[in-house]
Amino acid sequence: MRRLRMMACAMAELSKTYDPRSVEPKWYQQWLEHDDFKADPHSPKPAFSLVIPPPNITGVLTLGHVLNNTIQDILARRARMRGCEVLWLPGVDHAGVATQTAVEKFLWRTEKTRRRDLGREEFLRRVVEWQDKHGGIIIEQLKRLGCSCDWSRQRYTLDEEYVRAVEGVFVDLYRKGLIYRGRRMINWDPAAQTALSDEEVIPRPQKGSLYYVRYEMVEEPGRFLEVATTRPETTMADTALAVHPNDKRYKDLIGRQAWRPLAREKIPVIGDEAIDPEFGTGVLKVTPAHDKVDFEIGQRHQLPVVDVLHPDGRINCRAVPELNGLDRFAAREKSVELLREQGLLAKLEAYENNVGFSERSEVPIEPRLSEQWFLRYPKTEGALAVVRDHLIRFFPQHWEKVYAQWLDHIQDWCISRQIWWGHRIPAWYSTSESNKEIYVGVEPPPDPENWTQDADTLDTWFSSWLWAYETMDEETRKKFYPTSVLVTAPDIIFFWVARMIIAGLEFKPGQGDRIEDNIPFRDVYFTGLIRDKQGRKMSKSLGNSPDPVELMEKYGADGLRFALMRTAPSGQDIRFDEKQIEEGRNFATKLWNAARFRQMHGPSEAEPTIHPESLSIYAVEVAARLNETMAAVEDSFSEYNFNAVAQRLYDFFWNDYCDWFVESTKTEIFAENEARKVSALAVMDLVLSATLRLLHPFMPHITEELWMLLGFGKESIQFVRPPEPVALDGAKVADARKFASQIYETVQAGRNLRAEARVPSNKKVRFILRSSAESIGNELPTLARLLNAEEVTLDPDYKAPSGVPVTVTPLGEIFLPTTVTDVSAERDRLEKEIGRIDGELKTVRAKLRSPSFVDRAPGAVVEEHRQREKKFEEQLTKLTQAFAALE
RNA sequence: GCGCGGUUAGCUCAGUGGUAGAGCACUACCUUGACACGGUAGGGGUCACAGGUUCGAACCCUGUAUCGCGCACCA
Repeated sequence: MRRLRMMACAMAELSKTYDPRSVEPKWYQQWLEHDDFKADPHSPKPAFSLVIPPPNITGVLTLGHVLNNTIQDILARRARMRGCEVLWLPGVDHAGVATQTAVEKFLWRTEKTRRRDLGREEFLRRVVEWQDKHGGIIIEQLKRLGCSCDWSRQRYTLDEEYVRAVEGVFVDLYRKGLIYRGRRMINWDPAAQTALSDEEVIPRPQKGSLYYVRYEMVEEPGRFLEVATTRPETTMADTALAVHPNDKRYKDLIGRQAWRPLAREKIPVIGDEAIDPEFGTGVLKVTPAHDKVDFEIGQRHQLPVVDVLHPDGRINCRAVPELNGLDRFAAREKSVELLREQGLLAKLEAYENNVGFSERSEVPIEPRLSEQWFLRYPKTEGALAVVRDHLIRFFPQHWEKVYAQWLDHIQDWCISRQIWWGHRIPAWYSTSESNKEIYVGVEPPPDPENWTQDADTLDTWFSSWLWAYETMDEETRKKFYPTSVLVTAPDIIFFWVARMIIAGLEFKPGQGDRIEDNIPFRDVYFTGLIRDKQGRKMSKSLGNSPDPVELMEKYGADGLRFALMRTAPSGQDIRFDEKQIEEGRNFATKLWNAARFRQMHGPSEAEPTIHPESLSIYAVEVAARLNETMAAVEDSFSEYNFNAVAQRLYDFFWNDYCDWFVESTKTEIFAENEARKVSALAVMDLVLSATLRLLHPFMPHITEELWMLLGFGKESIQFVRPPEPVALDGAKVADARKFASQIYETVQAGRNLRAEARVPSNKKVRFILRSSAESIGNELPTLARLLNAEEVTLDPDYKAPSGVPVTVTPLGEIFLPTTVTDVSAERDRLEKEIGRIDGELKTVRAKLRSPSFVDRAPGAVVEEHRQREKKFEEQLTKLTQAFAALE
């Protein structure tokens, strides 16, 4: 379907300043009303699809989101322009722990109630209430940014069908024997009071102490074994001391007993290979309940497991009333005190070690023995292979290694969470004591009164890993799965990217059985992380994260988008600086004003007619550069080098078009010759039309506005084909371009001369160009304009009086005779210039004199050097003559 | 300990074998018929360091330093 627009304001005059705050929402509204972002699964066009990394439902937009979603929007809009049927599928994530914690905090703050006071049902009702109030904010913010998602397909990880799919996958994997329930050491978050996966634990170096505790030997009172520990508060849970079996110092003690100093009891001394004799005293206190390694040692030696911690991290040990009920960190202090009083603390030294912190609640996790559900990952080999063999391509490629490393060391995934907000585990336990059976199914058991459902929910990522296809119905999937590209930050490469690949391979949601039909995406683009000016991560607690909505109000969504893309993502981390956003806004203004200038000279042609043979040299130059720009942009896009694309467009438009083409073409615009004026305006239309289209993916609003205002089409720019290269008259292009660049170089030389001679910019002066090139005649008015000269006179036989400032240009020497400067100053200036050229010449000649260079360097390179040598020689001759004339 | 990435102008960063770049900041001049969110000109860099390969290295190789990240260890 063609999308026709009213030419509402094609002729309206452009206001003096661009106001993104009114323009941007206006167009977004229109796009929505026209269903421009809607994906049609029946379209005959080729498909291009991506799924949004679903933000947390209660989250607010961060700069990270802006970066990530701008890239996705650029890809989506570019694909639409290139004639693809585009599906950008949006949605939000219920974010189990994050959301539940937020609501719990809110309830505590406002009502001083805890979730357990409310009960499961009531608490969940409150979460939904909260979600309805705060959810969707981020969606509105994404719309403000201009994201072209198909909002009619917005999904939620707690949508009814999605929930069934998640449960279905659980049941399926359970039946395959890949999901199992077991009592194992897991990472326990005492603040959130739930188990976590290994990926949710972040090691952080912590300054603490290493305590040397003395354990008295039972059989030899007075003999002590010293043990170095960082956790004296778990002493009561020690069930053995361990040494390396070959450690000569302690070998004889293996099999004997020692007194546990807190909750005094006899514990055995055992030998185990896991002990490093070099560490501390070479003796380890084995606390199977509170350490992963200790647990394994305990297993090997059938040691009892004594748990002395409550789930919230307080000590649970009636045998030591001084510690019982204390928080683990308070208990550490207290236990040290107790040991010291008994003379059992030998010494204490400062020590730094890595402690695992909960990613969410930012408290140290506790290794804890617990009954949980686990997944043994399927298809890990396949997941490695599809990336290794580039069925899935990573950009930047080096992430392949990180990905492979994780898959190589993959551990079973603890998928159950002791929180209420999320997908409830579809497992039921018999109420009768004798029946140990577990019922697992999407439907509750047929006789529900005899069963109780597992109280836990699933890790949020256990639902996210299906996101690439469970968000699509059968029809949509047929057209749009596998998706074209995934855009995400590298910090969730394990959490999400790897697991999605595994899910795709395991559940085969694609149309065929082949691997390439079932991978979730073809390309993965990893963005950089946005940091603050000091290089720190953006975080709420540091308060260093600027509000993107404020930035959009200040600089426009387009300005923010363009600026971020121009400086940001080569896959490197990004230091955020508001100055850069200002530049984006400035570029939008430049674009606006350039369009305004064009519009002042009459209506634009939607399809400007270009006659290559009648183009001015400036037009040929700008058209040729436009062609080069388009080719470069194409290249950069294929490598996802967004910053290169943005920078290239910026340079082309600002320098090549505005600074050079428009300025030099003003001669024709303001001249009487109608034909030449029309030709010049047509070239402007050509460049503006092309530039708007090239920029549209980056700056959708302003380009749409200008597209309509200039009247380039009745159709929204979103669906207009990208510009084609300008057809130029091949034979003449090289000559025209050479001449144009000679003119430009002459202009720069003249301007420099003027500045050196300290002539104010606004003072009209006369230049004399000594040149025998006749073709210059026609270009003298343009030269004069660009030099802000009253006149530039061509005089092949000009004899300059002594002291007239002069410089050499590719077209001859240019003089500034109206300003006779001090002869000695002029001499200094020329000397400096001669010195510079002489230096250049020496460098080039040295190279050309080296036989190895001339013989072995490519011919074109050598030729280039010869040209330069010639050029410098000529310049030097002329400068020397000018210098001599001074005497 | 293993792996990955960075180190280029005062700042933020481009630049994968052939004359070191951009924007900002700085200096000077300028409100010149689109734009001061602008124009023109200018100053400023032993491309972290040391070796090597090459006619030629910011770029390729080896090593060192340093910053950041991931994994492992973490009594």
